[in-house]
Amino acid sequence: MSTSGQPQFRYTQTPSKVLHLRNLPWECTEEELIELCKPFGKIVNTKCNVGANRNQAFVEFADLNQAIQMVSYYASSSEPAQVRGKTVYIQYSNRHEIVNNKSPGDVPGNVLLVTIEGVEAGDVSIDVIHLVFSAFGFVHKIATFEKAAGFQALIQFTDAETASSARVALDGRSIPRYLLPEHVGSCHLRISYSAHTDLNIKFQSHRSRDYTNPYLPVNPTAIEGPVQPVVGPDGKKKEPESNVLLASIENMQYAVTVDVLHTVFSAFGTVQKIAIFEKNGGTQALIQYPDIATAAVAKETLEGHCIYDGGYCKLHLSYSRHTDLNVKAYSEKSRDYTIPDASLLAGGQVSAPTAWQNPQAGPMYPMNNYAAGPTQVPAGQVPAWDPAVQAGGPVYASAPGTFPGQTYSAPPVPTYVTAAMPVGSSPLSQSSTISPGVASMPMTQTGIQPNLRPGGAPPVGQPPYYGR
DNA sequence: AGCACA
Repeated sequence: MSTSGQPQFRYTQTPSKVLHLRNLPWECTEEELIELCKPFGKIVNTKCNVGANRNQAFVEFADLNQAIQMVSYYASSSEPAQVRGKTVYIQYSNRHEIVNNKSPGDVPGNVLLVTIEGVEAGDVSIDVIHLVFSAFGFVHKIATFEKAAGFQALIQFTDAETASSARVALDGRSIPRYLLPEHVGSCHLRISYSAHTDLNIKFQSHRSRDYTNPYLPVNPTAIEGPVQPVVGPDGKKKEPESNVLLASIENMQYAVTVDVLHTVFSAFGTVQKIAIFEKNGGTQALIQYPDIATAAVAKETLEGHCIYDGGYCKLHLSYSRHTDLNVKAYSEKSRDYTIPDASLLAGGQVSAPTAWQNPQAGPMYPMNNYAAGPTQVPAGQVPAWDPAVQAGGPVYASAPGTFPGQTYSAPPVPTYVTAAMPVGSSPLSQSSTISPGVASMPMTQTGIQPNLRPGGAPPVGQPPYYGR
């Protein structure tokens, strides 16, 4: 029902020091907004790129009279308010202050987040980006990456002022055609501020540059430039080999933790880093080895095999484009085993040591996810084919407080695997289930009560019900 | 061209 007899445009009736602007170009920046409004008074807050079309904005003056001045001026002016040639319509807002201004990308900083629309990563070289943005000041660092939003670049300037000048000048503009491959159509730049202040560039490569450090090593796998598909002898495209494997985990009925993956992939050599993440509704993991050879063996051996019996947690492996993962040293979803343990233990930030360091340690996993086993190592946490765990004895042979392969020069294969698996034998060749060194583990027979068990300890070899 | 955010 009609709530009042007011006309439809009642918003225009009540002056407010907040003005509502519409029909703005979607590229309109805060700076342009301020340019338009500041002749009328002091602006204390703005909010731009509002609405589904990002073509509305709010401006808050310090004083109500200043807002009235602006509205009155344009009400009687023969020249309408304009931004980038578009007529801007100005009214009093129905609110009297701007709240929650500034999405993170609007908070000025010295690092810009640039989204290059309508292109693929290979279309715009980092040199072109550098060229374009260097026009505004010294570009310290550039990192490029592909996300759901498209091809993006982080560009680090000396200060927020320089970054801002680049943003004002380039946001919504296009990279000149002559700098782009012919097949590229439009390529608009969408620019916001990054929350970063100093990018962590590890290598000079086709994806990232540090112009402040010419001696930074060149990433050997990245030097070749934009992903050139390697063509195998059969003429088919082959993904370039890498020391980092990308594992997609299919049919993941059970928890696959960092520890589980570490155990599985350590059978082939030192695992340096692990990261687990969700992608396209599935679970994937990146596993980093020191070298390609180790990764290759792991990939060949594990491909298509299952972590757990019964076809659960089937692994599909490919080479990642990464060569060095940047992961949190110790988190639910990632682990960096190359961090010296001293920092881990001394730091006090880490809630618990890993299981193999101290099997007697208290609960270290979210116990709501796991049925506690008879030992302090939760059943299912370490895949049950690990004979040492089954035996209930000391689980790992690593020296206390050291990480395998890190502080001592033992063979790259963890002891428990070496002992169980004859060198040269392929651990998984006999079975579709990963069970190195145990030809036929007494695992649950396929198809028997895999997981839907209310209560009770899981059968040996069976991970606990996930999601209880 | 018509009022944000969470």
